[in-house]
Formats: sequence, structure tokens, C-alpha cells
Amino acid sequence: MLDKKYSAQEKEAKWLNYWNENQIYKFIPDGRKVFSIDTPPPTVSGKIHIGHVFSYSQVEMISRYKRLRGFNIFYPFGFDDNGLPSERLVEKEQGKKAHEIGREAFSELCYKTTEKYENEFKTLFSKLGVGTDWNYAYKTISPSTIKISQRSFLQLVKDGHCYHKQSPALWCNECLTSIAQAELETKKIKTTFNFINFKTLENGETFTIATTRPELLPAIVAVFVNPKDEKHSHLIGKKAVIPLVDAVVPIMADEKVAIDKGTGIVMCCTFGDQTDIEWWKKYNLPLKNIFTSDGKIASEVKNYGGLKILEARKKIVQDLSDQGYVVKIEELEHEVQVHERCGKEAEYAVMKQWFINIMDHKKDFLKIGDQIKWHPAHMKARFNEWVNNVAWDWCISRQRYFGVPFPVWYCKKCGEPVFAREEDLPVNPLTSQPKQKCCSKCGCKEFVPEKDVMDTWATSSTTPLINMRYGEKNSLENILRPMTLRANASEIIRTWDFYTIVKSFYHFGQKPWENVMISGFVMANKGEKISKSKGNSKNDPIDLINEYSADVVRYWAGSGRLGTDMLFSEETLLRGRKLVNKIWNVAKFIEMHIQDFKDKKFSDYEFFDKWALGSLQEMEKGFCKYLDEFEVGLALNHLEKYFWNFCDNYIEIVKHRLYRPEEFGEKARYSGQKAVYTILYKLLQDFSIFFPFITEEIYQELYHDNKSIHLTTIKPLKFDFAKEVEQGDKLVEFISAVRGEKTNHNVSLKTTVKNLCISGDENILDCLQQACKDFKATLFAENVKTRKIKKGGHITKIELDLQ
RNA sequence: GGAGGCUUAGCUCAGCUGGUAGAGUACCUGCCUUACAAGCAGAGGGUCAUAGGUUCGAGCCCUAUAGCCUCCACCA
Repeated sequence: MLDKKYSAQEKEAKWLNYWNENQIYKFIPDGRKVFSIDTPPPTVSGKIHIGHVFSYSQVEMISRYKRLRGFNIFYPFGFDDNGLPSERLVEKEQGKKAHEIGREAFSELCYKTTEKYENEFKTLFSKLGVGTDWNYAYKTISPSTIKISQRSFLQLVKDGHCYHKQSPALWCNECLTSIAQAELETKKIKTTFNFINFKTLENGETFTIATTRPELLPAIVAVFVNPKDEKHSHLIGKKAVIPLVDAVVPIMADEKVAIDKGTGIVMCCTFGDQTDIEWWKKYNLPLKNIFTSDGKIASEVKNYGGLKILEARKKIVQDLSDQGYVVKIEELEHEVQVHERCGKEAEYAVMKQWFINIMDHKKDFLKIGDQIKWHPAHMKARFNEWVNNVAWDWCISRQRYFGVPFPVWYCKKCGEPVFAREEDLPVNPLTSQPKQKCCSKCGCKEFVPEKDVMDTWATSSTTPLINMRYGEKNSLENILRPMTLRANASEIIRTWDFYTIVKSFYHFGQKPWENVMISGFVMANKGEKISKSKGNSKNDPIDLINEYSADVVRYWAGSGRLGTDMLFSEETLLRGRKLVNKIWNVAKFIEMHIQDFKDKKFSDYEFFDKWALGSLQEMEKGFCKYLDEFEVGLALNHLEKYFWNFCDNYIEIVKHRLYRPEEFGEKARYSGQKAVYTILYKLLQDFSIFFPFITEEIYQELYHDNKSIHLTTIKPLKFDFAKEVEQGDKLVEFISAVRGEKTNHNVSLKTTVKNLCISGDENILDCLQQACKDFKATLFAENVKTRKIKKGGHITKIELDLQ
């Protein structure tokens, strides 16, 4: 028997345990069609917030739906624990920088810390009822992942898509590492626009350049003006004398100079921005590297060496001003590129790094984007936009400690890279040596290890490879290529989705997945994203689960449209709580009435039973349609609407028959029993996608024809009750009108209706006649008189017994 | 500046290939009805952002405008 009150705390713990012990979500390749999900390994960055629950729940619900539709679900969970986010977390907790702790000790701390937080994540996702096979869980820093990531790297090198090159790269002098374009964010800052006078070498003509970065004066390698700029074009071909610095540089022409920006004359430094790099390459300009890797001016720069960038800026402006070079200084607010992990302005550094070729294959990436179904469809635009605008090859070198090592050494003599052999993976070049001699002619046996580690994304872009155990003996490549579904939030389309597509293209020349589903964000307040760094989430998910139950929290997470941002809403939780409670109560009611029920072949249903079954059939069609489009929230809404109608109307109608067979007959009671038995079963299945716990509890108590409700399959109903659905809705409208009349008279709904007169067409009167007993019992009506009209139907008289 | 999205009841949001505006919630009014008061029944509440256009007919399609949001670019 179901308990009088449902205790979520107790039951949820019980079923979690049961699912675990019985390995309900275990993935075993069998003959069935596989539905595979590539879900984001959360970055282990400390704080878990409600946004995590939101985006992970929706995919999880899809996995449950597909399982109910008979698919074999491959749905592993992962943790992205390598890389900068973990390092920063440790640095923050330790109050020390990585280099102060030392490479090995620091890595050790990273392992420990990420493990601690991973357990917290795991606890949360388990408590939420996430139906994943933990046997397939992966970590991006585990030896098996390192192996696959290194294998991927070596393959790309072999195929010529990955190269080692001295090149300017984005540099963060807070994190002391190079970074990729995708790791940049923009930030508004206040700065000054400095108008500085230069002179030509030839005739000493004065011209003015406006710059926000006067500290780059020693790094100027050229001055540019637009050839169409009538005011300044005469300068082209002359030479410019740089103030304060004893240097003379050419004045050159380039169309890219905006005539109306600043003074229309630009200084080109190595490097201040991307245009500088472009010009540097295009015109083969010399290199003047004036920054050190930790954000200072190089010591060889006269007067300013050793100063931090901002100090140098201040001093140079002061010196320029003292010597009369400054025309004016304007206040300026503009946006700069900062590193997303630390918020510090990105600089450029020139060093030898590993790059993955992006620029040569943009068209291929776009093509793959076209081959993937995006949900919602407009999210593809974000991908296209990014691919079209990406300006750099992907730099995957990071001058950090906690990451996947490059399986590379360099020959001490000739500097040539030597790569690890496939059979030796995974390797750490810092603690091992190559087994072969230097490949090139020198034959040297001494090697310098590559100290850099790979960018986090270089590894997380291989999640499909990790999932399929790429290149391993037990590879699942034949069933996971491509995977069925990738799910993530919109912010990582440009990183995770993009890079995964890049790798999939290089490895297989193929799309990595059939579908991508993009979720929105949870907003803390209107227009304010919940973010880990801001700590503006008021609601700890564990607290919410304890207060409302996992099922109810899932209700909140499952509402809302795909790809649309959502506000955190207590109201939605309350609504979910009511719904879950209602499911419990109606199940109790049905349980009470099916004690003596025996399932047998039966098709001679009462009218309203046909109505309820037919409506369910219709509802389920729409329900599945939404879920096939990954619209979890709309499906839930649709189901919920049917469910309340079922409770408030159908149960109210059928209960009289169930209670009083002596009055209605055993057959009519059986018809009702069979209907509620069938409908509840299906409702539990449908709801189990969202509420895995309470539905399991009811299912096990009432049905129990399988090990778990989550292993059952949804079988579509095949009734032909369209007429009953249509006319039944009208009869319910009559019922509603009579109830309204009673309420208007402030009397109980049990008040007797002495006379009820209805005019209606042939169809509706026919149905009314079939349903007459139920209809009268529901309304407590003594007499129902009908009159035939040509079309439609309405009540003409309601006479209540108001005594 | 580029791309995309949003604007519908006090609030949170649905609204399918154009056909008389929907839900939940809040507020108000009734009702202890043999599953449920965490319930049931009902009432009020909307120039569908604005202005044009297409159409017999527009919340929906087209154009422009405004406000908000997200991503990207903009460092001279």
C-alpha cells in the first residue's frame, strides 16, 4: 500500500540505492539501437550552483525518454579537472602561486583538490537522480584520458594539422601562460587616449598619433596612414622619428587605417593588437619584443626596463609631457580583451608553441556545422559566426603544470622534436626519455622535454574519442561514431562544440554528433547571469533538494524552453511540489480501486473512459513530438495539462462508478478500473522522465512488471476514439458550466440539480445518452432533458435544489 | 559595429503550417466533495513593445523603430 503521505527524503534515498544495486542505468552493448550522449564534463571550479542542475537535467530527461522509447542509452558522465581552472582553484585555496609551490607538489594538490570537488559534484548529480552509468565516467586528467589526448595530438601532428612554430600568441601575464582566442572575454575599462607628436626624419614635419598604449613606444616598428587620407598621404614613404626612443621607422600605407579614428595615423608595435600582427606579417616588419612574460618591460629597454606595464605607461606619458610631445590627453572608456579565467588584460608574446591549424579548414567546419541538427535551430548561427570570425590557428600550448603533457622531447643538438611512440602512451616527458634516437641526421641521444602542457580544450574536445575509447582494444567506435547528441549551454559553442568539430573533422572527416542541444542560462536576477566567480546564486542545489525533493527540483529544471534563459523561480518549485503531491494522491485513489482488478482483454469501454483514453493517446503524440525535438519543458507542460484535466474531470466522473458497482453495474466498474489502471501506468512512464523517484515508488507498489519503471517501454495507444474525445470535451464543458452555477450560488458542488436542459446536435446528444449515468452522477442531477438542434450544443436551464 | 534572441494578464511564461487571446501564480469569492485544503469550483485582469505593410483575416508573415538580453568584434 502507498503511504498516506509521500516522504521524499526517505524514498529518494531508497530508490537511489536500488538503482545502484541493480545497475538500472548500466550500458551494455546489445543488439538495440544506441542513443549516445556527449554531455559536458563540468569544470571542477569549486562552487556548484543551480545553473549546473538546470542544464544537466534537461539532457538527462532526454536520456530517460529515449530509454523509454527502447533505445540503449550510452550516457556517461565526466569531469574536466585538468588545466587552468583547477590550477586557479588550488592557487586560491592555498593563497600561493603555482611556481611558489613547485611543479610536483602543485600537481599533487591539484589532484587532491579536484577529487574532493568531484565527489561533491557526484553527490549532487546522484541525488538529483541523474541516470548515468558511472562505470563509463571519465576524468580529463586520468591516465587513460591522457593517453587518448596524446594519441589525438600525435595523429594530428602526423597528418600535418598540428605544428610547432615561433609565433605571436595571446599571453596572460597573470596566469603566465599563452591562451587561445576562445578564452578571451571583453571588459569595459577606463583609460586615456594620448595624443603624441612625432616628427618626420626628412623635414621635421610634426604629426600626431593618438594611442591608448604609449608604453609601446619602444616597440614601434612602423607608422601607418590610409593612402586615401588626403591630409596625411604625403607622409607615406617618409620616416618617422619616435620621441623618447632613439628610433626611426618607416611611414607606410595601409587601407585598414581608419581615417576618422584618432588622428588617422597609427603606430604599429610588436605587439599591441591583432592588426599589429597582421601588418607585421604582411610587410615583414622587424620584431621588437619589449615585454617580459610576467608583464614587465624588458630590462634592455632604456629608462623603462623592469617597470610594470602600467608603471611604464605612466612614466612615459610623464616624460613625453615634460618634453612637450603631448598635445592632449582624453578620457576614454573602451572594451579590452581579458583572459576569462582571471580578468587580466591579454598581451601578446612571441614564442615557440604548438598550434592546430584552423584557418585552412574553416569551410569544412562550416560544412560539418550544416550537417548537424541544432536545437534550437538558430544556435547554429552562433557557431557560424564564430567560425567566420576566428582569426588564429588554435594555440594549444600552455606554460602551466596541471594538464595533459605533450608527448614530445627536443633534440639537444638540432632542436628537432621527437615524438613518443604509440605503444609508450601515456608519457610524461619530464620523467621519461624517448626510446629512440633523434630522428634527423644528427643521431643525438640527449633530449630536452617539452615542459608545456596542453590547453584544457585540447583534451575536452576529444570527449567523443574518450567515450569511444579511441584507438583502444575495447573501442566502441563502431557504435559511437558519430554520437547521437551533444548537449551544452550556449556559451561554449565557440569552444567545446567548435573544437570538438575540429578534431572530429581531422580524425574522421565527419561530424562528431547528429544533434546538438543548447540550453539557456539561469539568471540570478533579470539580466544577471549566475556565475561561479560572482557567487550570486542564492540557492544551493543541495539545500533545494533537501527542502523540495529531487523530483521537484527537477521539475523546475525541466521547465522552460530550450535555449532560452530562465530566472530562478521559487514559484515554479511550488508548482512542482503541488504536481508531485497530486500524482501521489491520485495514485492512492487508483490503488484503492484496483485491488480486485485483473487485467484481461476488454474493449467495451464506457463513454468517458474512451474519452480519457483517447485524450491520453492524443496527448502522448504531442508529448513525444516535443521530446523528439528535445523540448523537455514543452513536453512537460503538455503532459501536465492533460494530467490536471484527468484528475479534476475524469476522476470526478469515474469515481461514482468505482465506488458504487451496485448502482452502475460491475461491467461499468471494470471499464473504469481498466481505464484508470492503463492511464496511470502510462502517466507514470511519462512522468518518470521528470520525476524518476516518485513514479518508481508508485510503479513498484502498483504494477511492478519490470525491475524498474525506467526499464519499461512506452507503447503507443492505438484506439479510435476521436469522436469521444471531441464530444467528451463538450460534455465536460457542460459539467463545468453547472459547477459554475453552483459556485455562483455559493453552494456545495454536491447540491442536487433538479432539472438540467440541454440543446444539442445529434452527435452530442448521442454521446450524452451513452454517458448519461456518469454525467448525472457527476453533477448530482436528477433530471436531464434534451432538445435536438441542428448544430452545436449549450445548456438552456439549470435548476438547483437550493433548499 | 557584426550575429542571434526576447518584448503577450500584476508576476513567471506557453501560444503548432496565419482563423474570436492561454496556463501557472498572485489577488478576490465560494465549497471540509468517502485521493488530495500542498485540495476543489468560480470571478476579475490583455491596444499581444511601437508604427507601417501583405492578407478576406496578423500575437504569428514582411519592413522600420524603441527597450532589454546573449555571443562576437572594436585596444591606433
